[in-house]
Amino acid sequence: MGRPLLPLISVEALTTAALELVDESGDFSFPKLAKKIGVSQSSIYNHVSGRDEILELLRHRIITEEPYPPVDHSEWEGALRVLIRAYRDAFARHPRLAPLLVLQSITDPAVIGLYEDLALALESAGFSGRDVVAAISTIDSFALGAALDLAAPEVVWDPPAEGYPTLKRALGNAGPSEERGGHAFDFGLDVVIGGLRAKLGGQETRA
Amino acid sequence: MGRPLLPLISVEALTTAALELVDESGDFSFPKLAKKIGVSQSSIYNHVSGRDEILELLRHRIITEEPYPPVDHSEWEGALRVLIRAYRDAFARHPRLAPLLVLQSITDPAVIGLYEDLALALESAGFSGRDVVAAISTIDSFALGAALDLAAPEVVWDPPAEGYPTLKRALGNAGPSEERGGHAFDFGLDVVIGGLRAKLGGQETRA
DNA sequence: CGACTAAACGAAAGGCTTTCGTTTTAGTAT
DNA sequence: ATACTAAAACGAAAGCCTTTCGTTTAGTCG
Repeated sequence: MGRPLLPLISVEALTTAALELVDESGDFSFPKLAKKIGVSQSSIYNHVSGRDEILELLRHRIITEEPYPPVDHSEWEGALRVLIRAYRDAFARHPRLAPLLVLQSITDPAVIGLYEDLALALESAGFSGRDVVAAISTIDSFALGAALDLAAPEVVWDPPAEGYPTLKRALGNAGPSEERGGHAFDFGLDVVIGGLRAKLGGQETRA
Repeated sequence: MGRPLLPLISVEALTTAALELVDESGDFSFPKLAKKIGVSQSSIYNHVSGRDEILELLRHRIITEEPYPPVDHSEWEGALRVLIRAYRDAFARHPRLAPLLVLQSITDPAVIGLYEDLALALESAGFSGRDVVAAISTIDSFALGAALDLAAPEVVWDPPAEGYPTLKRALGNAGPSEERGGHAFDFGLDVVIGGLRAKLGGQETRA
């Protein structure tokens, strides 16, 4: 075929197609991506370096497709709530993407910017030294876990027929899975914020 | 070759070999598994139903290889600390397994038993109704996130050369990655326990 | 006009999981 | 003992996947 008059592939179109595949099927592959755009697999490598770059493009896309409002750093609790919720909502819109990003280094500037805002909020709250990274890790674990929960199979815990009465009762009280995820996130967000506040209370004047 | 006088494969040996491969390379495959045991790929299917079953066997193995001490349900904070730490330590011994288990339903009775203990501890703390599952989810997110952190690339956040001063300063204070992970887990465990205590309204026993 | 780059293509290498049919052995029932 | 069934090995192959390579054609800059 040779080079076409107008490019058939763009990074934008590639990202859009890959995200649609992930939303539909939980994954994407070069054969399916190529078929969706109407080109051959190998042509894709003229625009991106490989699978990992597409994954990082997807991370950028979901974070930036719905920008979070400017954070007010004079109120650290509110700031943290906005940031954590923005992160979680990005994955809530595309739950099946979360498992694919777990192993990747985060390099996208827009996403790094979100972590910069997190670090600022934590410093303004009063954390310093290595506690800042520890707090970021805690928040990150919680947000990522909540995102993974949205992608998890409908039954995360599948106890055997006999025994485990307390867990089964708790699961019975949980309600439908969508509502369960929402409530669990709100609950967990309160726990994390409250726990951070308690940490500050206990060590107010420490350097 | 036909059926051998003594079986060449056992579920135990399969699990051990798969875990070694995961520890060494971050994944396992049927060809590598077969080569390690000295059999052919297809023979493995005479002992397990497929890849997913092996993953669940691995989950069982790492949780049971170092049993946690009996929990004292009269002290919910201590009980939770023991359980969460047991979960995290299991993955700390095999960090690269965590990403592989993210998508799987949990069916193994020993692991379900750990969640039963979690549910008991939370009820004895005073949680009820759907808050029990919400609290389990929060704890699960945190523990899984901490486990994933151990498997993450040495640089989780890789900011561009320009900008992001607060995040970069925080990362500079974090110290070597192994110590960072340990401190972040201790910090996060305090946050989660403290946040749960705050949710209860502070009417429980004082520390 | 010539050289170089960009962007498409097909083919192929080398991975992976799983299925299928075949062969040999073990256990069991008549 | 003889047959029958189940267990456990094998090789081959189907059907996925990512990535590389060489080839072809179109645009661009001297």
